Amino acid sequence: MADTGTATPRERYRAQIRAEIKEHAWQQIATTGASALSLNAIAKQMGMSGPALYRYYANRDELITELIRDAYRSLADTLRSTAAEAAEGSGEEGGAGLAGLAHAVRDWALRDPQRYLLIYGTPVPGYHAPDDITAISSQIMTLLLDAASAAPPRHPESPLDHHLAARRAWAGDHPAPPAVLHRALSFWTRIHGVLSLELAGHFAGMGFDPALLFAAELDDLLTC
Amino acid sequence: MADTGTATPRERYRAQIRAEIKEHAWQQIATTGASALSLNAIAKQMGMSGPALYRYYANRDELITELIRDAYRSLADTLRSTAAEAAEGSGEEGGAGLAGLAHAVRDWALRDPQRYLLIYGTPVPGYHAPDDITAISSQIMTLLLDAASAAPPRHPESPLDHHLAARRAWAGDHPAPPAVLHRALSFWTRIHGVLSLELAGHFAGMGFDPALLFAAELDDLLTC
DNA sequence: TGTACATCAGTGAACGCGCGTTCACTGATGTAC
DNA sequence: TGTACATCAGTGAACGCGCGTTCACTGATGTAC
Repeated sequence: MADTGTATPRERYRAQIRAEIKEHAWQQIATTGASALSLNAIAKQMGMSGPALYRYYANRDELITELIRDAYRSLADTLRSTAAEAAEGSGEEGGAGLAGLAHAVRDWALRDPQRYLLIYGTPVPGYHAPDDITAISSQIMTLLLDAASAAPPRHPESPLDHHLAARRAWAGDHPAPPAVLHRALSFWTRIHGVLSLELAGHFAGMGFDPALLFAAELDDLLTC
Repeated sequence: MADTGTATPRERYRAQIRAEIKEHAWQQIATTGASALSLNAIAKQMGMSGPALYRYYANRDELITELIRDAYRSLADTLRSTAAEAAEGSGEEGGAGLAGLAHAVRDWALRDPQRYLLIYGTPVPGYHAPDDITAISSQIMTLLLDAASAAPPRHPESPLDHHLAARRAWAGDHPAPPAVLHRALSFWTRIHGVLSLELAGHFAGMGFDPALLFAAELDDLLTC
């Protein structure tokens, strides 16, 4: 991934420290939340002085932006490889693709809840993501649309379908039929609904198994 | 609501200032997010010195807790009166109750997005709500269960239904049939899915009308 | 292989800031006789 | 109605803290001849 081939030792060192900083940042986010992320605290944890980090990130905002970028990229990569595996596997039957993506999203999110919440949770008011990040997030949308295309339509076309089709810029002008645009969007909102409540701890203490609820939602989504 | 009948002038004054503090707190949350809430900033905005607020709230945490409590209470009140109106209206047909609640939730949330996100968005790691708050949130669950009870079952009973019925403590031991427990839970997650993405701004710039997507989700939820 | 110079990682001191919170106080408001 | 006392809202000074960020610096690492 990183082209260590042409990199000088210094460049490799820099890349390593940058990675180490991000690791500690994630660790800190996991315990105190993203809004409390502190450069000084990270430095202390790494046994360095605070100002040292400014060799690696221009400021706090740049670090947070890179964390968000990494999160989107990681999710996009995960979904891409899941989709690729499903395509290679025995002839794709409709819906298997979406089911695979759904479980991939959940697994990815449970591995590090704060990472999911950083990109899909409550946003910091005033923060505006740079363009390249919205580009990655639309790659994710495209993966959903591809998988949704493989599944047969279950409903007659609705007014919303045409509303969506008439403004498909958000779908990167994906050539899917109107019902598929709707399907992908609905998939996204439903997965996010169960998953975000689980990650935010709203099911904690309720006694049932969130995995079963997730599976039921997914099943309903695919067969209905 | 507040029993101003027996209250002394001083008590009424105190109640008024407490309310004013909360108003400014909400205003501040709306612009900078809940985690950046600052007592000093509120005091300054009210033309008082910082320490003055300690006459009204023991500390920052107590204020935040009260904001959360108020948010839950307000939502519970809104849903309760919506349910009451629906019951008074022409003989309740199944599903009308849930549809009414869904729109009531959305209207309530759009009126002040940060208020919804404060209770259902990304939680502050480490914060644990006091018992009386979880009691209000389970009142909300009961309202959903009542409305879900009126709608006829659409699906054969699933394994999840029984899983939920076997541990219905989270439902306040509501005597609803298993399928209804599942229905209410699914209603909650689906409404939250569309709504939270809308409130978090994830649909912004996509060009379609979130209200239509919400309506379509609701329709699918009720008729399917 | 050795020397001279440039690059760059990291330090420590310092800046101004705003935070939550405490404390001793003033002055106004209410209460008791 | 008037006086004496208690209650309580709000102030200003002060505390320690951690934050982001800058700056001039040391010392190690790499580069050029």
